[in-house]
Amino acid sequence: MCAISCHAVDEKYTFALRKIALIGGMDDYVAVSSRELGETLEMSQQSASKRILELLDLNLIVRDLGARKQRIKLTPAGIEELKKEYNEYRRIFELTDHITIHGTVKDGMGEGGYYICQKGYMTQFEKKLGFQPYEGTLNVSVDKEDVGKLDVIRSTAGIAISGFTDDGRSFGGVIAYKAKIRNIDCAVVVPERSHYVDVIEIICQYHLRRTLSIGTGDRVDVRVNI
Amino acid sequence: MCAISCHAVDEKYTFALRKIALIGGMDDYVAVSSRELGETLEMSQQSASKRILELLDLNLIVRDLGARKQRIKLTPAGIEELKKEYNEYRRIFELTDHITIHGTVKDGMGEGGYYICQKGYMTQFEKKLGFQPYEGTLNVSVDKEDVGKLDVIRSTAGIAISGFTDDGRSFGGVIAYKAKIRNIDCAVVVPERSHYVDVIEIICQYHLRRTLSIGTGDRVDVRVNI
DNA sequence: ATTACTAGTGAACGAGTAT
DNA sequence: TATACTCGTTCACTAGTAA
Repeated sequence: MCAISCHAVDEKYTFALRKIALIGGMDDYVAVSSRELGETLEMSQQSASKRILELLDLNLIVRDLGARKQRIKLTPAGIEELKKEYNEYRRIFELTDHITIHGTVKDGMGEGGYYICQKGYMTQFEKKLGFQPYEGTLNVSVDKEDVGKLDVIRSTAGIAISGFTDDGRSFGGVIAYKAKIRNIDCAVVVPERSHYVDVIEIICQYHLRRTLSIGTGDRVDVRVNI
Repeated sequence: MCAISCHAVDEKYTFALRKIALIGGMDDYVAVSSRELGETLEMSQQSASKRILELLDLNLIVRDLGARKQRIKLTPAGIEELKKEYNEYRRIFELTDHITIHGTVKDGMGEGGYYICQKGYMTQFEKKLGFQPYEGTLNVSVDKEDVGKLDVIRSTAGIAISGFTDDGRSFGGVIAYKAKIRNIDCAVVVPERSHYVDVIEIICQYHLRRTLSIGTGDRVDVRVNI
């Protein structure tokens, strides 16, 4: 889960990171003096200066110390820390018992579809999901704004489908999340590994395209239970 | 904006509130000993006990100090503090330059429609929005899960439309946010005062129901610029 | 078991100042 | 102007312990 350090970053650091992000330090370098940062953090110039040095030391920000004013920017690690807190808030405020993913039906059965239809997976789906899946997945391209919701879903337990080896070929574990599309029971399946995908694969007892009369390019709302 | 205190609540308190919310302290009382809380907050039992007393003193939580174990719950003020931070994160992660509000077309022209069509507003709309609005608003009932996005939109500047007095009757200021529905320019208008609504009113140069062939109950995505 | 008081310690902070 | 060092104070934390 965490390559270098497993300890959570102290709250005072994420607080500073958040304020830096709010003034634009996520996308690019932002010019901010230690005095200005001190004002937003409600502390002295000296303490803000120290905080910047600490954040640099923790590799949470990088700095371009110019002649007049320093410019700082969050590192990927710094952004990751903020994302963790953001996801905690999403779990607090967004999650009743489901998350709705908005997206568009995507072409054909992707690469994933081939894997998912392996017998080693299918028998587990039937046992753990309570329905025998139609052989084939519906691929939904997730709206850009909803891609972050996948992180939140992934942070919940889900239904573990074990990996297996068949004919000398190894298939990794996947996680299934029970879901509904237009009130029809289905499940979103994601590989145990792999991150940052914007396409989800959905399995269902029925042939979803036929049953719901949907085709490539149509918009769908996937209601995922959590 | 803030009735009692205008100072931001210290980070260490929102940190504790967040962790309490995560173990279920938002909806109802949750049983948690000071030792357990200390573990989640990464501090001693004694410090956690003190933190609880401080949060009680700040009216951010309430407690039911039973014989065996205390049970604590966030107060509305405590939830409000968390919401502030949540909205900061939304501004960081969700906002590129727009927010999409999902909703359903609602019946008729609500009460608000009458106000909005006053000449005192209409002339300002024309000048500040760049189009002469059709006389009438489209009411959209916002999906429950998207109601929070309205807070985020409200936290941005928008286009201020001043209040006025006409025929002895006073009309309050409203704020307009430029938006698009299916690529047609429009604007979401909200009263300067008032909070927690789940219906938004949309003005547009055209009669939206006719132009887009939409009617009551149809789903629409409103893309609001921020 | 709990919760929470008191006392002692160390870290975080700001003022002054060097660069 | 900047940033950032040293140093003295304060205050938040923990340990021990009472209730």
